Amino acid sequence: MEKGFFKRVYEVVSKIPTGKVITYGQIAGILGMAKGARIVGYAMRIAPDHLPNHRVVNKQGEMARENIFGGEGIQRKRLEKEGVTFLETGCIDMERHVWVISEESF
DNA sequence: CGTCTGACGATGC
DNA sequence: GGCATCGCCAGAC
Repeated sequence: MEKGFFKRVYEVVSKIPTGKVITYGQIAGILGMAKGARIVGYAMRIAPDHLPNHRVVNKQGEMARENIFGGEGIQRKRLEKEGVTFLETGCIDMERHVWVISEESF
């Protein structure tokens, strides 16, 4: 699957530690495309199943359409299982769980 | 090579 | 806080 960009996106996603989340914009920034959040989103849309794509959320800490993962609340359920906490608003507690990349060796 | 498309983001109302 | 618009750029066709 030599999708160039997409492949790199998948690389980053696969490195997300359990209990952490990352935003599309962050991934884009890591890959050198600060404005490429949409590309990342598109990449996730066709992402292979084996990726922990449920750890990729938008900047508001909200998850993508819940039915994308095969059912309503599936993504949230999986995240909670990994120790991710949610706010009263139903959004992920980004301040606590946003993944800060230690090294940009991509 | 032209167009359309988006799991986004920032801005403005 | 919710909704509309614009910008953004790699793929698919």
